[in-house]
Amino acid sequence: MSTRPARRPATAASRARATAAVAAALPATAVRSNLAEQAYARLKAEIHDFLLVPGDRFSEAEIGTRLGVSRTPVREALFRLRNEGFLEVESKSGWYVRPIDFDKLEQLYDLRVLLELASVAKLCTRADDAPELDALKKTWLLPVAERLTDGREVGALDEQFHATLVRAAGNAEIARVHWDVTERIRIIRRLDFTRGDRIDATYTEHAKILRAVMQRKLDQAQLLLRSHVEQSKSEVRKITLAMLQQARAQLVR
Amino acid sequence: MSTRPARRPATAASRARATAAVAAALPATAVRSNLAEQAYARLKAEIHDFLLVPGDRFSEAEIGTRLGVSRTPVREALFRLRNEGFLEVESKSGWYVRPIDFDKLEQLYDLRVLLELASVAKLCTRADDAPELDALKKTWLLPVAERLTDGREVGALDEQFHATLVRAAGNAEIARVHWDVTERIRIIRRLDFTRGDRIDATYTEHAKILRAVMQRKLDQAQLLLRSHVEQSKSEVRKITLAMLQQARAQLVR
DNA sequence: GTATTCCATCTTGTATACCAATACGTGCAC
DNA sequence: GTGCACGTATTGGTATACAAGATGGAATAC
Repeated sequence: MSTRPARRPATAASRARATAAVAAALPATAVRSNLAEQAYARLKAEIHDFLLVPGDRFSEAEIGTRLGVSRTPVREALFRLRNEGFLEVESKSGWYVRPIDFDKLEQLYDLRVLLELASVAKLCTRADDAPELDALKKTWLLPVAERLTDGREVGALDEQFHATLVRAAGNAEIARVHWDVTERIRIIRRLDFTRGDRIDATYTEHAKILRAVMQRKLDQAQLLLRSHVEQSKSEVRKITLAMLQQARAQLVR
Repeated sequence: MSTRPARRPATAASRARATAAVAAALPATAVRSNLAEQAYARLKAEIHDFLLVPGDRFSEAEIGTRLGVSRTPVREALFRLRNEGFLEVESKSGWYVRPIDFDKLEQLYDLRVLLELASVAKLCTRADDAPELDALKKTWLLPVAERLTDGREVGALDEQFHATLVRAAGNAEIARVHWDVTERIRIIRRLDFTRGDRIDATYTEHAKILRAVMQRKLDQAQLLLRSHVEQSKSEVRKITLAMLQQARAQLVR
């Protein structure tokens, strides 16, 4: 089996969708005065939003026209996304979005668990609560009535919950690596927040973990955290399988 | 205190040294037909060899002339090195080698310990020895008389020892992160192999760790590994302190 | 002597044009 | 259907140009 994805050019429709969505998201990223940086952020967002789907092929000129910039900043953005594992280039042929590698995702989940367990261990040996945890308490220790229900919002908060736990443990390099992992699993992790019961579960599990950490119950906190992430991992696997079948169906049609 | 390093342009002497050393090292890296890739490898080697020292400032054109390529591949290499934390750019002003951040290095060492301990744990739960360990046995379980003594060689072997342990544990993503850490601490880790007694210690400690893993003595293996790396960490700290004072003395002179 | 201002120069960020090498699709011959 | 030739698209790299802004030093003011 070739590693080369099937030729599937981005459709005019997907391109239109992409342009519209990016225009809406632009104000948030446009603060940086750097065209390459903007192109990078926009392309990454398009990948995470499935506007650029794995296997899509495109050329540098195409992206340049669509984003309204020249090849120079586009190439810079593309190379960066390639180094981060999102894109791949074939010389003299073109660029494409890397296919989802489920083995790699599982390994990233395991790395994530490792980093988060170590962080919790660090937090549980502290005398006082890390100040970073205050924001988490406000977000996750809420009456059920005040919980958010929008999957997208809760998904972003979920990322922040785990990233904050790691950051609070005090090792900035571990936090950086953990954030890289977060960005690389985001594309499928988001699918986990399309179901209401998973959102509820996220709230109750985060609350339990937080309380265990606050009470310095290390073993319990680690057990809860591990099963929380493993659950997400296996849920994601199921959802992604369905997604794959759907994608295949569309191709066959 | 400003984060901006003092202006210290690369001297003509250091540039000459760099060019010569790189020419010698070129055959190893020139296999890749990509100018940007070559530039990247050469610049990274120069940084690791202290031919480009932290604080050195330079321009894209300067590098291009020195390496004999145009700005395009140079910029690609520089941006990649920036993303990896080796360089920094100031708009309209120039590039410089990032100063050594000792706190960050200590955090990287802690991350390294974390990853290696987890890998050893994985290895100790396997029934059979991972095949990757065979090469390690050949290299480290040697009669004293057959040991290598060149610090540079042993340093490279040391990197391989730890990287192989992690790779053998089977998680390629963890191995990738661990290798990134290796590359980022290389600049000071090398200083640890300038002393004969540290080279000897490396041999005996690696042998002990390897034997513990082969006998599935997890606790012992982890204890040995942790103290081995921590030793390296503290040794490096001492050596680097001396190095700093020397660098400061040169500045004051 | 010291502080300030001004100006020439340098550097990045970006655009543009151009070229070589090559991958690819298409149509044609068979 | 199969193989082949050819035109086209695409990356990788070079060169050039220019705007905006940083820098450093000279000239000036005090």
